[in-house]
Amino acid sequence: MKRTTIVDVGRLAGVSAKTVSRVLNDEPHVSAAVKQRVRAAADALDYHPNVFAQALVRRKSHMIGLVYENPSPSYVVELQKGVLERLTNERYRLVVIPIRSVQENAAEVVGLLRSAALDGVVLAPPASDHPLILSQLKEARIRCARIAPTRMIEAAPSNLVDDVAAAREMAAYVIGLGHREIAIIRGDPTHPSTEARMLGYMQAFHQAGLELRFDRIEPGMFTFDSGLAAGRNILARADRPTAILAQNDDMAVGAMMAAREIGLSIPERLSVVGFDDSEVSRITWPRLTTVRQPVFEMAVAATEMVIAQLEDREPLARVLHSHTLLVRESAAPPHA
Amino acid sequence: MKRTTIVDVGRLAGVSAKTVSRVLNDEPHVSAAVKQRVRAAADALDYHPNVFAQALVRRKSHMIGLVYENPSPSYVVELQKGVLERLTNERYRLVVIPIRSVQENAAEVVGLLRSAALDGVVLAPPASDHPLILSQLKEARIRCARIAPTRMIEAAPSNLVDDVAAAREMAAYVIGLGHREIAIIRGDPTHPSTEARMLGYMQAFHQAGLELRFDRIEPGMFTFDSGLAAGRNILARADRPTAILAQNDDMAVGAMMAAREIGLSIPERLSVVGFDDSEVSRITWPRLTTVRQPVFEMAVAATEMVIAQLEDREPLARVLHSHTLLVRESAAPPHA
DNA sequence: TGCGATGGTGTCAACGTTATCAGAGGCATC
DNA sequence: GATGCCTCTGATAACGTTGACACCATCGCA
Repeated sequence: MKRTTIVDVGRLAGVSAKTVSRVLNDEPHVSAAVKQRVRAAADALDYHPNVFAQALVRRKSHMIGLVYENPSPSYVVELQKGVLERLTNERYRLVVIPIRSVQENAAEVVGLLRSAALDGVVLAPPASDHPLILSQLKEARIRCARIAPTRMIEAAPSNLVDDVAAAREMAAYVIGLGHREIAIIRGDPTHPSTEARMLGYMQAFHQAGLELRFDRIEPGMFTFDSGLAAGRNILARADRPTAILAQNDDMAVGAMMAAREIGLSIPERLSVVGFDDSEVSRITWPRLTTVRQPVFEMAVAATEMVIAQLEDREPLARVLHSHTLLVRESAAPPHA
Repeated sequence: MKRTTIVDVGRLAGVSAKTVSRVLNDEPHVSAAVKQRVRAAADALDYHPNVFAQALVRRKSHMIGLVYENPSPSYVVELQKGVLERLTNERYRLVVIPIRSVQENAAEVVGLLRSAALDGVVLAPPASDHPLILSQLKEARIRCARIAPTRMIEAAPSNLVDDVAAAREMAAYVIGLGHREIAIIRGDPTHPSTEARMLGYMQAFHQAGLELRFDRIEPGMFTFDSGLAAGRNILARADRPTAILAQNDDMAVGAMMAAREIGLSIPERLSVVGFDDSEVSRITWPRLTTVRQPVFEMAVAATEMVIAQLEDREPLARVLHSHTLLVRESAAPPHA
């Protein structure tokens, strides 16, 4: 019933436990003959090191957490894929840490991470922007890297996107198509990019000399359902707009559904555009015009930043990731 | 630089380390006064127990793995949600273990799980059906529960669905609408349900006295892209079918896209149905007629089975989850 | 009054690994 | 041939917690 330990392997190979340890960890100063004997013994006994004992003495768990809230599934999947991509062929493992509401539970988040014994964490919005979480992480000496923060950029390694510019370009594109009556679906108000994207839209409106009507701004939560609800509200009004700017793709797809429900064809009678280039934007019909946010690449880069810190390399302090306007088929000039 | 340990807390509270341990683990036989003193001391020192030391001596890591391949993102998200649902307010944490190809790497999978120091794992298809993985898990004494296995049901706690019946009902429904020219998009051949669903389709064809033409069966991989490609192949043929049975939703949505590309309207000119009731099926237009597989519930139940074993309760040996035919708008009688 | 049961507390060893140090022997250098 | 510096190996002490056990005081009950 006892597990086979490093001592057993040593006994079989006729060497000390420490020597076995050296062989198994590829440390130098072991003769080739001993190396071979030890490996053979380890194989014979089907030995697997006890990671807790290792972690205890090395003070390293080889686990990296991904902290996110619960916005759109497609965003989360993209993040996870990125982290896992960087983690392939590494000893590190991914632990997912979904937080119900960062806003409400900020004080407990780091305690949770601490008790999960993570070496490092990748913080997705809105956790990436929370001062309390950042300071407590530093205090607990948990390494971190941030995705799309908007404030206190210097506080920790950050992967930045220019949300404002991206939103401005998107709005300018829609305005350039000839739309004047434009509605907006906002994202989760606790997420920092919601305001940033809003600002970008406003700048484009301003540059075009257009008025931004506050009664054309609908709240949303970055989810399909919230987009559907917002879309229904927008389209139910007498002065129906000719275009909808949604602050992410899931909500845009929801708005498209709302249009379909009342038989409004897209893009002929209504233009809808999104944000993020998440998977859903490619599988809807018409395919969604959106802004590509390199979420996958940011997750890869953030993971790299965490690993760098864990291996005592200097991580990049910040990386600016560039966005791309992806013109597909969901937006067109307004119907005459 | 030293971490605060349980001994420090004891010193401050004027009790032994063991007593601190007792208080912190809510063990009986501690006086109220001591309890309070210890808690105060722990708070004052901002003490957090070292989970590795705990895991080492208790031989328990409180980590549960979710093993899946890489089929459709929506399926994976649903699984994760289910596991996390059951894990809320538990000490256990979720570690995601994506496997590139279970088929090719089966021999290494358990080694990976073992070195991840998991207490238990939830096995999603196709890992849930792999004899080698099951036997090695047993050998390594890692508890597990299976989702939608098809073979060796007795080998480990299983969450079952009747794939054959579900597929049969779906095909019967489509045939009942009047379709006679029906194409099929198969799933990943290494997944057990692919054959099961195929069998169900065949039974329905047989019962209706219809011939199943092998040249109407296209291979797929459970992904959107494979569905798109299969759809294009199917629709490019001279004797175009009037309906497509896809073995999951992602592929069905891909097939819908293929139809759109050549201006074929759904469901008027082509009926498309899916499988799984994953999120995508609800956000496409028209909404996809599909069979609801209770993936979320199965993940919850499987996680419960794992936890039960870890807490020395007897887990349910198997649970049969029921499917539901969800008639939505993507299928209709064939055009006259 | 005596005796077992129970409550509260402490001591010590164990969990399985690696860090640290010590030491043996070989080899080149002065 | 002494000196120093490598290469290889082993003994021992951590790492921080909990399990097993011992101990004393108190209590209920015959």
